[in-house]
Amino acid sequence: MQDVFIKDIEKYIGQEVRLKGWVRNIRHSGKLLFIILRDGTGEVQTVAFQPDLGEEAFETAKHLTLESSVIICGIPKPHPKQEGVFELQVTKIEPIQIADEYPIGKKEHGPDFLLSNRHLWIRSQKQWAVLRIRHTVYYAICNYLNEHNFIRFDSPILTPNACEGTTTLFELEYFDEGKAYLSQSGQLYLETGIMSFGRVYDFGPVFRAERSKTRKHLTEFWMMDAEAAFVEHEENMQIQEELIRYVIRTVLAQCALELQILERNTEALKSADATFKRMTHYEAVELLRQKGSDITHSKDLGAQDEVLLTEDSAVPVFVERWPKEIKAFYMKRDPLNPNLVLGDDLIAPEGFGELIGGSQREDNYELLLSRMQAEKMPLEDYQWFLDLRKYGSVPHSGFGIGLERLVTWLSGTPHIRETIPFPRMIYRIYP
RNA sequence: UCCGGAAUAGCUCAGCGGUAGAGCGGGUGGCUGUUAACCACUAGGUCGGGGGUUCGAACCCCUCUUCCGGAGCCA
Repeated sequence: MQDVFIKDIEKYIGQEVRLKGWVRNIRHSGKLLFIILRDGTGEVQTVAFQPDLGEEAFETAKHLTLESSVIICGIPKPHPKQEGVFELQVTKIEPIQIADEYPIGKKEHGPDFLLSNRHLWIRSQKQWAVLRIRHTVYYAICNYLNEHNFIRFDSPILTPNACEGTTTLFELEYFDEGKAYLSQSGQLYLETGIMSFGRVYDFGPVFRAERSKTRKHLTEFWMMDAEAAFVEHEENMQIQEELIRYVIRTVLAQCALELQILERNTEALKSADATFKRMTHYEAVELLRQKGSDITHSKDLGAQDEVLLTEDSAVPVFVERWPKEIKAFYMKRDPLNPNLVLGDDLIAPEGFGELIGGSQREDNYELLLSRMQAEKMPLEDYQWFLDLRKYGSVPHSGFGIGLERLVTWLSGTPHIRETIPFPRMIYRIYP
């Protein structure tokens, strides 16, 4: 008898097969027993009839509990009531382990309880769907970059100092070398890579010890940083746009079932795959003030501003050319206006907020040095970074994507904590 | 860190000054097509901790703890 995955079951109509999985739900009605079985690839209703199974086996099967592991043999056939759906006519049920009373019931639960049971919650249908979309987004990003001459160049997680001095870092003792920190971005290291490979990216966990407590923040999240030599501001935004649109198309093509389970509005996603809007920070502020925001030209966008800015837009919006005071030291000065830098933020529509932060980098040694001095950065820790401007400096640009932010938007998940297997937040480290 | 809110059965919640409740989940029984199945019976509680007001507190007040939502910061 052949072992098959549930997703392939319709290829075996009328032929006895063996499924291995877990009991999602169980019901019985006299001599009939319905077990909803899931195996990681999908789920299927199995139907057992007492005379087919024998009285003893039937009684045993009736006492299977939610999430018990089980091997079920049977014959796939069309569902008598549902068009295009298949079920399994059971010939044999072999329990592997009878599960204890399962904590996650069939009615709704609160977030605290679910997060405390995250190790079990991931079995639920919606969590399964979100995490499969995460998998698809991850590979889509890598595929795009691999096909566009980017080389994977992993940056270190243990670092001697901050990449951007403003945010809080997780600190630890590093033998006799003093303090070390968990990386909050691999970007500066990536800039070394482009001088060897031209285009590079990294993809891994980064850490922010900010006491952020919103639906958009995790203390540990996965970030893809890309960096490219000889790419200037305009081309940088083109790459970001192409990449995001490629990811949208891939998710729509490969995750139809997952999006359906999550009740994601796929029309909104389809219409986001069109030319992105662009505006300068100055233009964005003008527009926002018309809409009633109290933002000024020297301020960063607030959460409400990001919503206002995209409320009439089906596509993501680039905000570019920012005041240098509110952006990082490494961003290149705008040749048209020395008070601005060539940075861009990409804001997703539907109120989801920032997806990408990118910029052309300052490639002039003197300008970079003076900017670092102005920010009172410890220059001795950054000699290697400054060296890049002394040995064959070139114009270059890069950007970073928060994987979970992107997955949150694409999947339509209300909170970022569901888009990573084990979320780390300021009040939660278990499980 | 700041501003709101919540904590009652394993879970989700109702009860808001006078004997602690429901649905789900568990157990037992019934039913040959169920779809978060249904029906009957059944077990299950120091009402988050501490203090106070009151004849009487799950309920009112103070305090602590834990969590949730939002802001700022950012991806």
